[in-house]
Amino acid sequence: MSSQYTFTGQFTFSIDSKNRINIPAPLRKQFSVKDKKTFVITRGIDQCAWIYPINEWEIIQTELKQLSSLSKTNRVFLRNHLRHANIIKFDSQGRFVLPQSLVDYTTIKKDVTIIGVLNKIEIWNPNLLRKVDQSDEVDDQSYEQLSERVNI
Amino acid sequence: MSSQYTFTGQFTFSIDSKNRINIPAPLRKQFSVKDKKTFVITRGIDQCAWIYPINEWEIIQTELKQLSSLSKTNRVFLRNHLRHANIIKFDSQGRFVLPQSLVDYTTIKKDVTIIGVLNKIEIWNPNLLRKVDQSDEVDDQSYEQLSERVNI
DNA sequence: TAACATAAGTGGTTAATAGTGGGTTAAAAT
DNA sequence: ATTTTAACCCACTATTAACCACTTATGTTA
Repeated sequence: MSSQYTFTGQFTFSIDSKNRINIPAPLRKQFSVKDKKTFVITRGIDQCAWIYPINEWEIIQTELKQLSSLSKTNRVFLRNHLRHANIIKFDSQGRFVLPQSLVDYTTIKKDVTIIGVLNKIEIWNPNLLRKVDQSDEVDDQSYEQLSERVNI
Repeated sequence: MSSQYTFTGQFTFSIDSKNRINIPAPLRKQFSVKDKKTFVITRGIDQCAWIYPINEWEIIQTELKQLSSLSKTNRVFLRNHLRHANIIKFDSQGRFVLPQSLVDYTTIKKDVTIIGVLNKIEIWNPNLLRKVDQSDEVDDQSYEQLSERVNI
């Protein structure tokens, strides 16, 4: 079964003196009643933070369990993906506290860019994202290959 | 299954001080009852905006969900496609608000050209479209290639 | 074809929501 | 016991969305 979440869009918000970040209303509205206010935040593979609604996270965990720890890649990935996973709630204003370890990892200072990517939400330092945009130009060949699989 | 939408025609409308654009009645009438008033607007490949009825977008989304974020190409592709996608409703007058990021991207000032292209609607700055019309003359060879796939 | 009726396009005002900032109290950690 | 952290509450401002109103175009009927 595929995800019930379809986060999209980009937003520029700010982090306050208490490390609180607001979740953009269009994204917040998608949190189901059951998962209300609860989600998991962890390190992204890129230098950003990933937010999953709690029941999405449970699906991810099921998939992660399939990975054998005999592979070094798997071990490293699992370790880094799980050790920084925090269960978080947002307050009555729709904000959450970004854990210090993720403030450091993402190098977020004042401004925050928030991007909806289907079943997860990415939290970026805007300056860093700009750099990534420039350097991560995916070569045409990769896109050509993708185009054979995705028809948009 | 092919699309239920067959948007056609060109219209010249205007954007108002609140960045509202009217959807031409002939196009608006095609929005089904279920999708009433809801659609997705995003960056086109050219310097225009693309509008998809929400259920057209869901077809695209289903394909995007197949892509694993463990692949870097996929991550960049997903992020860059989804970050500019806005879920939008039009008001009781049949207008919608063009997000600021797309106002910038399309360089739309006052006049707006709206074109129906089968399953999507394109939103252009008329001046820009004129330039593209002149420079984008498709060479004969490309048409030859197309002819192998499309029978018109 | 003239008059009327209806729909379409445009403009503005008001009410509701969203984003941000800060303070107070309760819980937790040192 | 003291300091730090986290939850909760209140408040202000800016933005957005809902509502109302007017003008122009289109179409219909006498």
